[in-house]
Amino acid sequence: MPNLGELERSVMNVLWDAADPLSVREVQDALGDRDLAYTTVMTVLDRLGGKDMVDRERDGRAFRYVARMTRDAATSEVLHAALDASGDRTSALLHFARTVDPSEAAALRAVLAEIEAADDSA
Amino acid sequence: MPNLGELERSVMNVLWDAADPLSVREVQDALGDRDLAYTTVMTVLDRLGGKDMVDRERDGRAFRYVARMTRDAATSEVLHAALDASGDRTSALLHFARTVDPSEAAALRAVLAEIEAADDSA
DNA sequence: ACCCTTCTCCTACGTCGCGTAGTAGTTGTC
DNA sequence: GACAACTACTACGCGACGTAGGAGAAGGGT
Repeated sequence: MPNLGELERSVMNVLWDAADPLSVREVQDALGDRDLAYTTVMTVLDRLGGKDMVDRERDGRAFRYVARMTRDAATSEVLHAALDASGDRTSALLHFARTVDPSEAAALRAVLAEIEAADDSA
Repeated sequence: MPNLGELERSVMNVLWDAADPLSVREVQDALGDRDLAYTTVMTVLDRLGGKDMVDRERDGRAFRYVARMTRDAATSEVLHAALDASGDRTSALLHFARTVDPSEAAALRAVLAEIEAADDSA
């Protein structure tokens, strides 16, 4: 996932919060506090399409836009990319693990144990 | 940590690989394959200073530059920032955990167990 | 004492990403 | 057929970044 600008990220958040495909107008409305021109929202949606972040499907005269991946998947890609950029994924990851807060560490242990169990049974 | 450009990142990698503070000239030499002007390297080092990525200390007439944090710590900061940007840190983190490869998962389990043990004994 | 080399500081320029939006053209609806 | 909504294309300003030049200070050799 390429890096997103601030508005681009806001738009993605709108799409992620919606689950269903949204029209430009609906995205614009959801961004109500910013009072953006219709075309501004279109441009951003278009650029997000260029970055493969959203798909669009025709709905009568208009298009509806939908996120291509979930919010968590997108974040996960960013994490993987950061690790790759670091040169030594494992080393960076271990440092990171030591800096997560206890509740996050506990959640991580749980999910890692779950994966391990699934692997063993396979 | 602010986002770094490509050259900025290369310079950081040189500093991280060096451990000891380096002069502009030494950084330039380490970037030998790119054949950059001395002042280009200086500018980048200067900008990295503005981003609090490097410190400099005087060494006679010249300055020597050193990374303010380790490579792993810097990567870790990026990971935390990405999680914060995601809105739901834990959810994103759990998704991520399910996508790391088995050897990384094992390493993570080990370090998380270590932390847990340390916490228990405290 | 003077010039050359080496550094630093300041300034600059081109490009690109992104926020922002206008205009023109198309198409469905009444 | 006219109006409203929608899309496509184009554009502009700004800030980040890669890149570098010129001016000025300062040490070293002869």
